[in-house]
Amino acid sequence: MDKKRDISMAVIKRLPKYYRHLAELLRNDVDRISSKELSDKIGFTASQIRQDFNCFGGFGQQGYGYNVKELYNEIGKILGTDKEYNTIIVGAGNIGQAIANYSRFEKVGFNLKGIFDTNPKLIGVRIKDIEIEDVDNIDAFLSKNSVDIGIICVPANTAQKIADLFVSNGIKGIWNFAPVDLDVPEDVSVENVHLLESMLTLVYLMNEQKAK
Amino acid sequence: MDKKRDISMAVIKRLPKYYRHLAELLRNDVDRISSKELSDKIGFTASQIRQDFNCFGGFGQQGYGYNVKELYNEIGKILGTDKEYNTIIVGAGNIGQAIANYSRFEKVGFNLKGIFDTNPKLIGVRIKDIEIEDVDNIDAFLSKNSVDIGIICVPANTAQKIADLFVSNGIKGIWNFAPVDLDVPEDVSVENVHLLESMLTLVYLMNEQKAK
DNA sequence: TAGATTGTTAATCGATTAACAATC
DNA sequence: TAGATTGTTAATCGATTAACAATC
Repeated sequence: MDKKRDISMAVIKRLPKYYRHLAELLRNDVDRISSKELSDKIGFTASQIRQDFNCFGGFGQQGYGYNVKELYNEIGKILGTDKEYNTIIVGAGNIGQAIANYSRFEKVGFNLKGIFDTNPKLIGVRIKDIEIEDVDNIDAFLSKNSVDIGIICVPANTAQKIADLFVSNGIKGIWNFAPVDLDVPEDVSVENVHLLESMLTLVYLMNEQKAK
Repeated sequence: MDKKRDISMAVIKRLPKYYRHLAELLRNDVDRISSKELSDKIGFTASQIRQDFNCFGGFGQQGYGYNVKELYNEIGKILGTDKEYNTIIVGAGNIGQAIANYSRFEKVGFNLKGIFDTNPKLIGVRIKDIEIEDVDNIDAFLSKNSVDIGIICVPANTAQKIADLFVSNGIKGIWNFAPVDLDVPEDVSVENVHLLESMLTLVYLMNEQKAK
C-alpha cells in the first residue's frame, strides 16, 4: 500500500484512461501489448507509460511487454474497482436523474442507494426502484445506511450545505456537479465535474484555433 | 490575438475557474481585488495568478490590484463568452436530455438548435421546443444551419461516426460525453467529459486517503 | 543465444514559486 | 510622498523524455 504514496496527480488522472483502453483491448482478445503499441493507441509516450506503471511496481516483462489481462486487473486494484461502493444522489434535477439512470456505473460496482430532493413534486417519484426522498431525511438515512460516496447535483447555493451534511455523517468521497469549490476536511476527497467550465475550455480552444 | 499563442494547457484550464470566481465577486458587489485576496479565495498562489493574467497582458494596477468588473470582462473575452454559439446534441438519452435541459448554458450564450437520436420512440418528442430528429437528418440539418459546437451523447461505439459527420460538415468544436478518444483533424477542438473516469479518480483518491 | 522490451537513471523541459524593481 | 501591489525576471521544483543496462 505504501507504494501508492506520493503518486502525482498527473499520473492519477491518467490511470482511468489506461483502464479504459485496457478494457477495450481485453474485449478485443488482445493478450499482450508493449509500451510502444500502447503509446500508439493511447497517445502518451512509451517512456511515460513505463514510468507510470512503475510507480506501482513492475507489471511487465522484459522482451515481452505487458500481459493485458494482468495489467488491467492491477490497475483496477490500484483504482479500487475490485470493491463495491454505495452512493446517494442529492438533487434529482436533470443531472441528478441522468446520473441515476446512467447504467454504466452499476456495472463497475457503484450501487445507488438513495436519491434526495427538496422539490415536493419530485419526492415520492421512483427512479430505478428508488423513491426520491426529502432532503431532510438524509441525516436519518445516513445513520441507518452505509454510504461511501455522496453525489451532489443541487444548485451552487446549497451545495456546501449538502457537503457539510455528508462530512458530518462520515462520507469520505464527494462527486460534485455544482459549480462551486467545496470546503471539506482533508481526509474527504472531492472530484468535481464542472460542466460549464468544460464548455468554456472548449470555446477557448476553438477561438485559439481560429486565430491561427 | 497573437498574445493568445503558446498559452499552456495548465493556464487555459484555470481560466474558467477565474471566470466563475470573478462572476461571484461581481454578484457580491466587490469592486477591486488583489492577487493575494484572490489567492485566498481561489486557492492558487498569488504569484501564479499574476503570472496567469500576464499571459494575456496587464489587467492590474500597481498598488491597487485588479478591477473585478474589468478583469471579468477581459477573461470573458479571452474565453470567448462575448460571442454566442449554436449547438446541437446528438444522443437524447439521459445525458443528452440533461444537457438539453440545463439552463445555465443559455444564459452564457449557448443556443441549442437541434437534438438527434436513432431511437424511434424519441424521434418527434419535444425538449424545450426542439423536436428530436432522426440522426439521418444531421447532414441535411448542418448544411442548412450554422452550428458551432456539436455535443456527442451517444454510446461509445457510434461516437466516432458522429464526430466524422461533424467534421465533414465543418464543425470545429466537439463536446464529447462518450467514453472514447475521438480522432479528429487538428483544427477541430475536442473537450471530453468522461464521467466514469472522473468517478474512478474519486475512488482512487478515497482509497489513497484510507491507506494513510 | 539473439532480439526485444522492460525498469530505471539521467537529461531535458516546462510549470510554479520567490523575489524585487517598477509604479500607481 | 509612502505604502501597496503589480509585472516580470530569476530560482526552484516537478514532470516528461531520452537513454541504456538488465533480463526475459
